[in-house]
Amino acid sequence: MPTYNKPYKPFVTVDCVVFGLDKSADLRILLIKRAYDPFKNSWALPGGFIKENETLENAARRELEEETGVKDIFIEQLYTFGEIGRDPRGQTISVAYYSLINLEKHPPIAATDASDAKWFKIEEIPKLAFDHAQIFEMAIKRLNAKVRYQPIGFELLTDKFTLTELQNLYETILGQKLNRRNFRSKILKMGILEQLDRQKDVAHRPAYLYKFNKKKYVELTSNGFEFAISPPKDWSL
Amino acid sequence: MPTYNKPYKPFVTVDCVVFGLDKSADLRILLIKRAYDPFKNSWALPGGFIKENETLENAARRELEEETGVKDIFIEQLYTFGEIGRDPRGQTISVAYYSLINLEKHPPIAATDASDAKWFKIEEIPKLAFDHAQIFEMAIKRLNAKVRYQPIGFELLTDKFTLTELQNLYETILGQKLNRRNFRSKILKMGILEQLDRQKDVAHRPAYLYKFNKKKYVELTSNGFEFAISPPKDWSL
DNA sequence: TCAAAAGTGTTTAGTTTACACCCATGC
DNA sequence: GCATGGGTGTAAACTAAACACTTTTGA
Repeated sequence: MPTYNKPYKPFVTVDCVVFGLDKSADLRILLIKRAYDPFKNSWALPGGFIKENETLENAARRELEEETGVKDIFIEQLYTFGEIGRDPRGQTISVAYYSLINLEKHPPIAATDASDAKWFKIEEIPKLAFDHAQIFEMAIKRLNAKVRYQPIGFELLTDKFTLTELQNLYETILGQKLNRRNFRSKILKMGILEQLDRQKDVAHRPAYLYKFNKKKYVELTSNGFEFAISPPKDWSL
Repeated sequence: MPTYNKPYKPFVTVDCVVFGLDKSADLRILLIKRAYDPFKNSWALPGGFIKENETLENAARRELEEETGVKDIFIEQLYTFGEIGRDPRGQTISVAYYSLINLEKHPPIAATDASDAKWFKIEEIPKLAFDHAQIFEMAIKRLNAKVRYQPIGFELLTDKFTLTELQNLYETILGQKLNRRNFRSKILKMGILEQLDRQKDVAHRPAYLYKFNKKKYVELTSNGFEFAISPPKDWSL
């Protein structure tokens, strides 16, 4: 006799850890204030129950848009959480996604499900609902590891950026100062950046703007090139 | 009004991709022959529905033991699959785990749920039930990436092993021949192996046996050491 | 004595690191 | 003209790569 005749079903939710970078190169995360119990008025990751005939990724994108207005972004699965007791409503599996967006391009607006949505500096995150603090921890660890081996950092910047902006981004995510000359020569030698015109109207020597050449990156990668920004010992100060 | 009043619930299953290494350093994977519909008599990854008040990892361990007799092993979450239509019984989320075990120590025995369990060479995998082929693809990719940066390969070997066995393991997983002298000096220089006595009763010069010194590894890691077996260009032949 | 695998050292090439001064612009 | 961030080259230290012969054992 099949043991799966009437299988038990838990709840299934998705949660999104959305990272953004503000003008002063601070890393931020998008949180919503819960409108309903449980954890009413607590801050939480955007997310919610999946619907019938909805894929996990679609559910993540839908919840994110419903709760924060953010859409059309890079997202990637992070991990699935299923500890007993993590949700007071009953056994709940949560599939977490993380996402990197350019904060300027996506000002969040509080929408129907949530009473409020806000970008928090990662050093100033309030107490979170459910086990969302744990999910966040995992996301930041993953971001840190991933940024070294894949050029996902570019998602956080505007289309055109200066090398200093790029360096600030890496310093923020890696939590570590990098040497300017070494950073520049390393990243330029890769040949995945395209130089554009210079900055305008700045009160100092204008920097060249660059854009990420994705096509070139894909091409190089298929020829064995491996992206790596890894301060092996310390590129310190 | 809460939108999560009566949330929809999909099925939730776990599936396990279990890798093992046989005497001749072939990489193998543990499959079961399904005893019931759907996909009755097809080969599939060991797995099944989670139970009430069971964590995901516990479900994976339980199903694996029930179906194959394999237990007490290293397992790690791989990815969660939720495409629509991946299971004919209805919408089903599957949380996949992968696992590395020493094949000698764990001869699989077919247990209650499955009619049969068998180790397949990874080049000779039959057509699999559900989307298990896709799950397997993901697992092998992950294994390949992971083995370069974490010393998980040791899970596949017996407690004592020769450097040649270790090298064969890496060559198998990386799908690439490595230079013997460079491999040896690199791995020994790390200082995470402990030299033991020599092999006995072999018809050639007996090799030293080594064991992995996990304590030392943890200690070194916390001091910034990073394990890496990465043939940067080619350590070929 | 033969077959089979173990073991080893050095040179070369490439990469990473560390480091300090001049440049272009707006105010 | 001064404050601000942009831009650059090189030498030294390290790491990776390539390479071939001798050793030990059982049969």
